[in-house]
Amino acid sequence: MTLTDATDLLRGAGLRVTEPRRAVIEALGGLPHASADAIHAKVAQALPDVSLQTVYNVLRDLTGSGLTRAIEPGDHPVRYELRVGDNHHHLVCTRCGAIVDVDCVVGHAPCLTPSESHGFVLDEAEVTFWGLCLECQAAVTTASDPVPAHP
Amino acid sequence: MTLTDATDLLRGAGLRVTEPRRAVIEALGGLPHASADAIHAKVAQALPDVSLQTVYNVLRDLTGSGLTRAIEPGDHPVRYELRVGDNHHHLVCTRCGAIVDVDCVVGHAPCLTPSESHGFVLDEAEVTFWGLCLECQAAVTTASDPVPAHP
DNA sequence: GCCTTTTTTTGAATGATTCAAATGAAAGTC
DNA sequence: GACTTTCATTTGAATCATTCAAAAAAAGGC
Repeated sequence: MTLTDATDLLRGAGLRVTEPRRAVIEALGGLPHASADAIHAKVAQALPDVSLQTVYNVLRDLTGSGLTRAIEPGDHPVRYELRVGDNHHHLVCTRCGAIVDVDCVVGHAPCLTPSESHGFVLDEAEVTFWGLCLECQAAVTTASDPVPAHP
Repeated sequence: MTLTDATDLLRGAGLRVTEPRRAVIEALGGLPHASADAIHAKVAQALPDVSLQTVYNVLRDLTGSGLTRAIEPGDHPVRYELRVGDNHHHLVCTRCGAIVDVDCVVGHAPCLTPSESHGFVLDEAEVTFWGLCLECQAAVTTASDPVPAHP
């Protein structure tokens, strides 16, 4: 994810090109499935004055334009990912909130359609596999361990 | 959902039988996909002294025992449903949070398995169809309407 | 009925996310 | 390149679903 890529993405979406926005996009390039807080920390390495509020604003705008996608891992903070060539799903750890991509089971979009739409106008089918990641499996068998941070 | 049913469910799960717990189960019988707040309101009709905190406690216990299931409709409050014969999915309105059941696309559990588990021990595959319900379609076309309450 | 364990209550705290007003920067125009 | 308008960012505070904690009350086994 180079500077030019981020700029082009923003231009293509009709969004103004600003340093914080480019920085957030670049951060997501290196941190797939990052929370607003994690993105803020990453962005702060290059731009220490960018506020967490700005990161929230940027993520709202990027998501509204379809450049990023929000993932809600249960009761953990929302995670964001660059919406690259779609059609993948997520493995989510119910304990620590870690997220891993998995290829689409079917292989083409839309990979699923409901048997009845009940009048809904649908725009996405989301498949989430809930489970326990390797780290948390180990932690659960051991006596009560703290929940690990997820990178 | 009769009193006896609720009692049996609790006994079967090894949970103590209390008025608030029976009331929550009965409320869920009449209100599928209800939020803690909505359940509290329903329960209060019969038992006005049951606190919202108690409803949260009960829902935590019921969900922990597998009697109910939590659904997280994006940025809306968590909804709960009685876990009846499984294998159905959800249509969720991104605007108002309304939830409708849809039959499983595949028809038998587990209806999906990921192509790779990445070491995760999985316990559930969740399929969510995101869209706009009938009411919200109408509201969006009309000039900015308030978000409707969902029953 | 008594005793222990589990629930409920009450009241306050938490924390991710959002709102609002004021300042600052981007992009189009002359 | 400066001007103007529009949009983004900052700062600080507010929201609200959900959880924590301590004390009082009820459930179930003996």
